[in-house]
Amino acid sequence: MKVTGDQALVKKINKSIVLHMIRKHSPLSRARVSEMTGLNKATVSNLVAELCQQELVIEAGPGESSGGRKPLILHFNAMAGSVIGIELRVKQLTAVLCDLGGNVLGERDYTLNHHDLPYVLEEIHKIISELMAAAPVTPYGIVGIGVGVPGMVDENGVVLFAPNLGWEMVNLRGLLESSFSVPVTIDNEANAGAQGELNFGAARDVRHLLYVSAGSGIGSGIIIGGELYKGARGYAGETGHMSIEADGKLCSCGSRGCWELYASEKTYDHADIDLPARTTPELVRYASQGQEDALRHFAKVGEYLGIGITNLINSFNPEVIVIGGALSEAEEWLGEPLRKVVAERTLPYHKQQLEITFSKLGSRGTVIGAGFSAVMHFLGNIRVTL
Amino acid sequence: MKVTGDQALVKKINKSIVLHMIRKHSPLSRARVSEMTGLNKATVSNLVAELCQQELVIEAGPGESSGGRKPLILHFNAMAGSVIGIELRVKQLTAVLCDLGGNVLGERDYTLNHHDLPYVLEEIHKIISELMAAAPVTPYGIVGIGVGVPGMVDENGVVLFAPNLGWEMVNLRGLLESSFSVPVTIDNEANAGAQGELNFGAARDVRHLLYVSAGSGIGSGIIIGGELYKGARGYAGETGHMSIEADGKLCSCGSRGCWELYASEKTYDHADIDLPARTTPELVRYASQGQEDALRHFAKVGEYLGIGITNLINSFNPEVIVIGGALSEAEEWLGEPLRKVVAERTLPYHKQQLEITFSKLGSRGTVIGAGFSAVMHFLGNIRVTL
DNA sequence: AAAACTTTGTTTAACCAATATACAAAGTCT
DNA sequence: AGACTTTGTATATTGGTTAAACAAAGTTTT
Repeated sequence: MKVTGDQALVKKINKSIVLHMIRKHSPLSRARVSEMTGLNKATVSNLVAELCQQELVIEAGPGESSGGRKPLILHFNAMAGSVIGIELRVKQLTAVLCDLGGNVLGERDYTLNHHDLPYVLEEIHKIISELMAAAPVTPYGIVGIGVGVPGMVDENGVVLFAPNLGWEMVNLRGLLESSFSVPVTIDNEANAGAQGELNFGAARDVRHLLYVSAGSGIGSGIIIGGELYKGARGYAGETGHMSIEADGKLCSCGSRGCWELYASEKTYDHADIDLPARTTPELVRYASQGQEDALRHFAKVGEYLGIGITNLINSFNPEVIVIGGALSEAEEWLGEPLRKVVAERTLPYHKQQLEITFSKLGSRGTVIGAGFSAVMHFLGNIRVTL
Repeated sequence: MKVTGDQALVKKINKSIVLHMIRKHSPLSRARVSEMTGLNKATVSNLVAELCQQELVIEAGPGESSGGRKPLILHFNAMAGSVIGIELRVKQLTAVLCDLGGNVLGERDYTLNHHDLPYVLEEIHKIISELMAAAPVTPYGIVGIGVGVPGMVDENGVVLFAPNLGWEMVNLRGLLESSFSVPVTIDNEANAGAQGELNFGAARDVRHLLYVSAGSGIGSGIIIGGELYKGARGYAGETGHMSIEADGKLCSCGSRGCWELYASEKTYDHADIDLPARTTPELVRYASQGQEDALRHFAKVGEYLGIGITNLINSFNPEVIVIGGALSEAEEWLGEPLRKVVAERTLPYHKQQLEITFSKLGSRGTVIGAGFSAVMHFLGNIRVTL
């Protein structure tokens, strides 16, 4: 959004800078904040005083002196409020209660039997209510709910299309906000996962991150310059339907040779391949026992993951690639073929500073990331671009 | 870049808002600017006074009254300075002299015999010097030089890799700036083209644009929210090396099945196809005479263009797609197969508001866009994001 | 044609946030 | 004990936006 400038804006900008500096780098003294931000000491003092009054920052007594007066240590008050992060999956509904620092305070897990909107909504209501009841008493209480959804989401929190749920044009944010009277953020599942790994997982403070969520389909979360890149209308990263075989298998989307037909759990559905099981956890068990078919299949999936990832590298050139989603459990067998294909297919230039890792937060990355979206919505984040 | 806020910043922001409002929507009165920006009338008056003194805005006498005092009409002063836009192609060097409004004041065209850096630099020097000599006398003179290059460019104007020129790590900006003592902007050729079409061509003021430049290779310029999306380090859009056939033809980049092997002028290089000629202009001539091989080949290229474009639609979902580059001359024969493939392969959801057109500026889109980059660099464009 | 109303643009005073500077407080080092 | 350092606060200044009043120059109504 484009805004005009006045003094209130200046204050907002600087307060936001100070708050997030403390949030990310605490413990910190006022003097250090002044140095790091470039803001005047007096300005920092004023803003910190306000943040303390708002209970977003707390003073934790004196720290170590380095040859002068002892600094007063400031902390971000992660317990000023809490958020609920939710991940909606095909067969499962997971939710966590987090503080503002992303620390998990409580967790719930439901099984979903089908995807009728009223039923799913009821389950979401239940899981939220339970966690709300379990929330600690804090100055701000529950400050937001963040939901990660397997599908395209627009900037208004409307689920435009979620093929695996059979949803179309569901105003999820509206529905939940009117029920709970709390700000709700809806994110694509891959975007939520990317935020989780960026802030609390395998890719902390990386500037340019590509998070590939491989599960029942494939979606990507793209972080550019430390910020989530949502694209035109909030749904960049629908990479599962990138065609990697122009005349390949027919996909439900109408196209042919879509990436996710070759590199996701969708590969299990073909009747013509030999597999000892048709779910990732089971296949992982077989693979760890050395079962040939499972090993071969994971190797193949790894290669195809590498082909799609190469395409994305050519478009986005990230510093780090994190692979998440259900298939990340098979890291042991996917990793090598994947890296090999990427090494073969990318320009030498790309190889220099490219790290490919698997999710560190595992299945919790998405819920935590979804919750973090709600945290950021509560705290705000205003920036100036030259 | 992240900056802290103070009053100087506020002024910069507001002045930038006022300037670009007048640039885009003149003629305009101070009162209208105040309404449209939300800034106070006094603020607008002050800023306009400064802009007039800087000769970036000129007062053009009274306009029509609508029941009160006549407004004083303001114009953006496109003749406050001029820029040089350059396009570097494999066999050609094109340059234009533009005013700040993108109006072409002069034009030059050189043929390039090879791509040795010293030689090309010398030719660039010559073409710039000629146009500089032809520049009209303006308050600011030549305020910048913008160059469009067929390759990856980083944020410092270094050409990282330009396969068709055989260049690697060429600090083009540094070289030109030290010669001419004028700010130089270096852009990928597709990004320059996208800017040209966005501001002066087929996609004026579109919010989300995908510009596909199909010539000796393929590159894409991506406009998100009205602004060029440069990606992580300035080279998003290297889409020519997106693999659309996992086990397809071997590409010079090391990968297989790269899009540009199937949908650019590179297709002419295969000895095993029957073609009456091996350059686009010649093939266009044959096609217009109904030559079978030429027609068949363009149809095939159109289909493959459609396949890659579908992949990009799935990732970026633009409102408008503009196809530029040398191959856009073959619009007549590419258009139908391309649109057909896209219609078949995209989700129904995408088809609603998607327009596919060919470049309106033709070969001049890129030079004009490159020049426009220099204009924007001169005028500045500061924004606040919430 | 005079009076009333409208619209445009400027002037004035008030406000407010950041800043430089001085200063107070609380430590370390010699 | 005295000199120096570092932290954090108080004070006066600066400079930009703003609301409100005002001046200027129209049109519309009576």
